[in-house]
Amino acid sequence: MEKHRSYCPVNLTMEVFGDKWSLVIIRDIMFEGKRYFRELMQSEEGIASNILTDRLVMLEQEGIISKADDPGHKQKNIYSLTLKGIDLLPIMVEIGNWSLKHKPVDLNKHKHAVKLVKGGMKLQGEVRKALIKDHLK
Amino acid sequence: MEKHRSYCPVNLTMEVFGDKWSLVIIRDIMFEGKRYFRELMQSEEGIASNILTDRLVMLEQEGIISKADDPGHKQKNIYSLTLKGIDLLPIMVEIGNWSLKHKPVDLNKHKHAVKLVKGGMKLQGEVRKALIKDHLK
DNA sequence: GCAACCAGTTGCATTTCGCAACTACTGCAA
DNA sequence: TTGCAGTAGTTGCGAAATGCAACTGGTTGC
Repeated sequence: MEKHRSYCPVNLTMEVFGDKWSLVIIRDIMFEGKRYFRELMQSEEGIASNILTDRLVMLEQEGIISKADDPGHKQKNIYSLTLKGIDLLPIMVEIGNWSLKHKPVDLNKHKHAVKLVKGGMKLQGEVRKALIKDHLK
Repeated sequence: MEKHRSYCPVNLTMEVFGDKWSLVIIRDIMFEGKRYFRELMQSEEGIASNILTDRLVMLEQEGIISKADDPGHKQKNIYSLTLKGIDLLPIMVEIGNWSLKHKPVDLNKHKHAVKLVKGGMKLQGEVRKALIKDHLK
């Protein structure tokens, strides 16, 4: 059996993110600072726990996030972005850009998205640095 | 019933493109110059005709593509990108960028993707101009 | 000890997806 | 005018994904 439908960049990306939840989870880890299962459960959109479990497993297998024990709480897991995950930042920014232009975004609720889109490469670089600091080892 | 799960830019975008095919179809229209149903059927990944129909209807309702009669053939439809669709170009480029770095892209088959990613803003601007010329009105 | 919290798991109904076959119409050539 | 290839889909149905609610087994704090 074949591993991929094709080896086109767009297709390979959609094989990973071609569902309604994966990128929303990445958003919460990347921009909302969420690092625990329970935090991710409280997404604005209301994800179900089994779907969240599935996606976290998939994203970890893809090497986009990593999972570690919380030293202060045996049962808690900390989810972090890998470099591969952090590298999704430019895609997120362009999605924000497109969405702000063409979709009915709630500007009051998502001021940080507006800021990031308007902030240009300089702000994006700063955000990237902060993510590397918080998520990589 | 609510129209959207939330009015976050990422979520609004995933409500449209959160499936395995929509962006692959856009890719074929945008980069492969495909404009007819039959051409789109021959995607490398092998889309089924009913899925293609569904997605084309959805993308048209979303205002991302438009559908027009072929003047030379009563039964043929020409699919074009709208400005909203053309504005997906930066997202495509960033997806290419990420994929080239982190996924097993077939570099020989997708040289034009490499070129577009390496070409920077200048080439992207040229491609955008060409798309506007070919697809709008 | 015990209630609240933690990360899931399970079962089941609903929805979506995907494949193969089929339809209805058009243009072309004999 | 008749057949045939080409056009954009539609239909039926089994498989997979999704969503909801309840449940599990362990941990932490009081």
